Amino acid sequence: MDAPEKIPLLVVTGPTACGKTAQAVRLCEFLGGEVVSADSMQIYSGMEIATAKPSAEEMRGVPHHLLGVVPPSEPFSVAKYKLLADAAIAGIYARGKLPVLVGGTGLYIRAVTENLTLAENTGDPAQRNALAAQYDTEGGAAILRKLAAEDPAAAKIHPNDKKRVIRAMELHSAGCSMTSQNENSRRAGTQYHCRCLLLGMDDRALLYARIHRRVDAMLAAGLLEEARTFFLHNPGQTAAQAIGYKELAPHLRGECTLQTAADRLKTETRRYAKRQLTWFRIQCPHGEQIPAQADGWTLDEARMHALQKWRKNGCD
RNA sequence: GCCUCUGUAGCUCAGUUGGUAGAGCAGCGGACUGAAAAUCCGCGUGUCGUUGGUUCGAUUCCGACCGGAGGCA
Repeated sequence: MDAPEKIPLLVVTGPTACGKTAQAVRLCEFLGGEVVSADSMQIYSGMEIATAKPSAEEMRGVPHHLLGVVPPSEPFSVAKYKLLADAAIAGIYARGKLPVLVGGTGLYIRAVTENLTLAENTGDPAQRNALAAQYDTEGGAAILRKLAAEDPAAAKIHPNDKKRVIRAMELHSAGCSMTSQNENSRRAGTQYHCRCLLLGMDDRALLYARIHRRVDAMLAAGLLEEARTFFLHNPGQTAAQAIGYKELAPHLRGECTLQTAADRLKTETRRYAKRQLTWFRIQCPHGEQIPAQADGWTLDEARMHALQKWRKNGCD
């Protein structure tokens, strides 16, 4: 009996502004691939400038999946992403193309590469609000103490981490524990044969310089106007968490200068990149780090050909 | 030119009645299983402007000098 065939999956990831898009498009052109976006904000429609969504010109005819497929007004989650990504990857593979997972949202990438099973939805916004109120009155420490005996995974949550405490409460009230959820999610085993490329890991000064340049470019491209329009139509949605909108909001309300807001935006983008670096460094120990060139992270010819060989040999 | 204020962490500033100093922000490190561009945890990184003096000991007191701000001319 042959083992079930594993689907090859090339992953291209790294912190924001490291040049993932350009390298992924090059790879797809060279290897016959299609891009599956792994980005929690590019998944939303609109928001082109703020999320640095690749333009038609940047895509150079390479098909891209999961860009702008959800309206910003709609709640979204890793679980939904995982289903969409699996479907997109399966379709690409069926067409004889190489699926290339590209993006900076570590949790989304993990859900796919580790094939986490996140099946049934538990919890709705109203319930979440009620649990948040309970958190505020009882305090995280007291709540966690009650959960701890039956749920070692929940016991490890920090009491101040409101979001995760609420999530543990949500699971508990659904008759499930965070511990069993974690265990059940891993039972399937991965159906992918992954190879992971990491960009932007080795030169923080260069990364930060690229971030600053990109923020300036976004502002020049009309980010402020995009933010104004966004808030007009999407008050208080998840998508409003996007870096680029929430930092500009104080200026749009007349509370600070554009300069101050722009500096804040650069700072927040740097901090985001730093969190991503921590995640990838710890979570992707087997990733191939692409070394920095003078102006960015470009795959050299030798690596391109090595990847081509890998693809031709059945990705082993 | 004279007078006053001022100089402490990358930035904005506290403080030490003389025993080599601490907040916020930035920065750095970490966590992460259904909001993840989110959420949370940890860590001061310093010639206390320079140089003399007083003192057991000076970032602190005194003088000079240098830099900054204001006032009078």
